[in-house]
Amino acid sequence: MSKNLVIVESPAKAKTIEKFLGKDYKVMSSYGHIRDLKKRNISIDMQNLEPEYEVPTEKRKMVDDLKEQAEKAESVWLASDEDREGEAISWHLCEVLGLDEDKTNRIVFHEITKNAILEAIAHPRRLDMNLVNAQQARRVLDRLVGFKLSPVLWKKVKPSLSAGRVQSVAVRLIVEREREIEAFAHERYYRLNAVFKANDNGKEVEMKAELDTRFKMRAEAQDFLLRHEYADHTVENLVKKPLTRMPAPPFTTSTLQQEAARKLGLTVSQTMALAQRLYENGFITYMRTDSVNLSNFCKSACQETIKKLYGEKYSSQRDYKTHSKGAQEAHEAIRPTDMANQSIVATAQEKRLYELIWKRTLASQMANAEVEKTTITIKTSASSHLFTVSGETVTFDGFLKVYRESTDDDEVKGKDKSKTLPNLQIGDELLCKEMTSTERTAQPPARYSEASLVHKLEELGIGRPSTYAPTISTIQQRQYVQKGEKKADERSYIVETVKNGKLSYKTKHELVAGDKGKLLPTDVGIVVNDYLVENFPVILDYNFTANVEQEFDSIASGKAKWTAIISDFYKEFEPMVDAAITTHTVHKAGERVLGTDPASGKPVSVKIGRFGPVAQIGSADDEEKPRFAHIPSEKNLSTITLEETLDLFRLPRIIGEYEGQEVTIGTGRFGPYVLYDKKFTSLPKEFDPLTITLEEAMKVIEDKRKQEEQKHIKIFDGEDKIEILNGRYGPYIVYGGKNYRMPKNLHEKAAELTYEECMKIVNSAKKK
DNA sequence: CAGTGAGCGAGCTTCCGCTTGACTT
Repeated sequence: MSKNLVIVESPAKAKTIEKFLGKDYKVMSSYGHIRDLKKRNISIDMQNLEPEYEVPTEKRKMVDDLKEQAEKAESVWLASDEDREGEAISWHLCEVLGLDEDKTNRIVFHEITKNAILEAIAHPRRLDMNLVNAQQARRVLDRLVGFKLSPVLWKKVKPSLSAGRVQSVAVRLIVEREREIEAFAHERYYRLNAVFKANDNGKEVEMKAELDTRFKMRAEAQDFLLRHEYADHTVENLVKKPLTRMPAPPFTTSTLQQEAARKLGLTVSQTMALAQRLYENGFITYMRTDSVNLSNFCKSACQETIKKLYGEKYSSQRDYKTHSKGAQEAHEAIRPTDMANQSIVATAQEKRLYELIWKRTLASQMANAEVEKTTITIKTSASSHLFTVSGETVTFDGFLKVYRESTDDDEVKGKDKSKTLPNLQIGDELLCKEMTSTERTAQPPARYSEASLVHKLEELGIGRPSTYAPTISTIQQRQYVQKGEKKADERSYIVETVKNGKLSYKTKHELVAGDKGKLLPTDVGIVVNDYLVENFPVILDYNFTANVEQEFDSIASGKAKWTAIISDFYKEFEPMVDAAITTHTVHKAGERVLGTDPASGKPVSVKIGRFGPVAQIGSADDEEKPRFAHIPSEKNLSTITLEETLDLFRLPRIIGEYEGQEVTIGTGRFGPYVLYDKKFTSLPKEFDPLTITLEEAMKVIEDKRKQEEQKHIKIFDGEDKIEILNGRYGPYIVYGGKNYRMPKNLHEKAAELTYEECMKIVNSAKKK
């Protein structure tokens, strides 16, 4: 039996540490928090500010195991992370396992190396109750905000909605960005470029320069072109400036999510799932971290690798400091556990993510890149305007040999960056080959992607590495925001050219503002946000988290009592909730009356209904029931017109008869459908339910019939009925109401399978 | 899984931050 029990948060960490400590130590894991506020109800006694904690059922067995081992051990070492949450985990462990707080050892380390662990064991301390209380304040505040605001939404907007300190601000960012884009003035301007011929060491080369001024009017630009083509153009100035580029710091959770999105096209949660696998297999350090710090062990491994691969002069050991608000730095940065592994044996995606981490880590310890930037200024005899052209040449690549950080608008910028300019002298005469004016439109700010939203939240100090991915999922699950399908608009623009004294123009086309995969607010999201911002401005303030974090800090440093902070907050918060609940507005949040229905003379209105945005003719207190129609997601609750709304009531409609049966067109939960012979078929996107003809509808039905016929490959009827069906992913087996995957190599021969062969597949799947 | 939405009223929903499994055609 082991004399010592060490408890850490993560099982993967426990395994590693046990190796370092030898047989006198048993290392177990708490799997994060072991106790939380009771799931239902607020579970905070507001009189005495007493939280009601419980061990959730799914953790009982694990906690019992811990308790058993703790009772057997001579001493227990609490080694949860060194931050607010970690300290609280240790305290809950004391409480639940019945440990004496004054005698139990609390140890911390920031890197998982033998030295760091032994050092920690040599310097145990006691629990820091101030830090624990700061966590209790955080937990209680979040529960109060979440469990008081959500029910207000159930009443005023729609059941099952949610609000919280983090998610509601995330939604606000997206709603406000969309408004900025709507309100953006797409101002036109004209950009002027000239193509000059120059003599580069006896060779004639061309060089494109841009004018230092942009014109608002096309006529101004035309006038400029005509007056300047034949002017004298001379190199006025030529400046060479050395620039230094520095590598980006090692990955944190947030920067990993952003780079993996830009470079590998992964969603935030895909990145985290892959990183988790890499961590569990021992390839990388912990993936939920806000620290940019690397252990000395890693830094010297980097030096060794860099010297071996690229030579001494590429190496430059450095330390990074975090700039993000509220960082707690309980772990290292995300890095490979062994820099000698340039690549690993794993799935293709895991490999790509690993290599990204390896490169970023290595680059962070490499020399700066040296760049020479040349700017040439060209004057003209026809006016005082100047043309400029600049180019960059890399004189020493340094870390760029390994890694270059990408930016959100990489496709747009960056193509001209590394161009080399001709060798010119001040005073050189240049000949103008042609001059163009290109029509441009000012670009609105970009919509948020998952990753850029994480970046913004981190900047505001809202949310933690462990919650970025879940928060992004929550606001999509609640249908406050949606991944956009806004197609790129095609826009035409004019390029006007003067050549040999003659003006000519071409109309060109480009695709703009294609926002596939970007986050767009839904009607529900907009209504909920506007309601919360109006009624709970304090909570929705972008600085709310930063402000309360300061209070938590004062609790952690012993300068304030957590119960006093929370009761002060509640004194301000409770009246806001009461006011919102008791204000009896006749309308629900976001409701709009659009006008009168000409047919019935009744009012037409739109609102968020129980199942989403809905249009209504008539009111609830009429004798007759009001009529309802679902508003499709392409229409906005805030902008839909009376005419568009009345159109929604033209469904369902009977469009004719086919083989003696009625054909009905309607729209339901899953969009427009055609109903025939008691069967529903979804209408493909190209059809408008209001204009579809009987012939078109019948073709849709016939297509569905054909598909149905192909669906059944084989049926073994009888007591143990087995079906082989054709699905989206190829053939599969249905048996006893369950689906079973068919091995790929059998797909071709699916129709020839025997009953016994099918049972074999079913049984082998069951064993697993 | 598809014509949902009155009113009546019971009973349900919900937060953030720490951790992984158990699920999958």
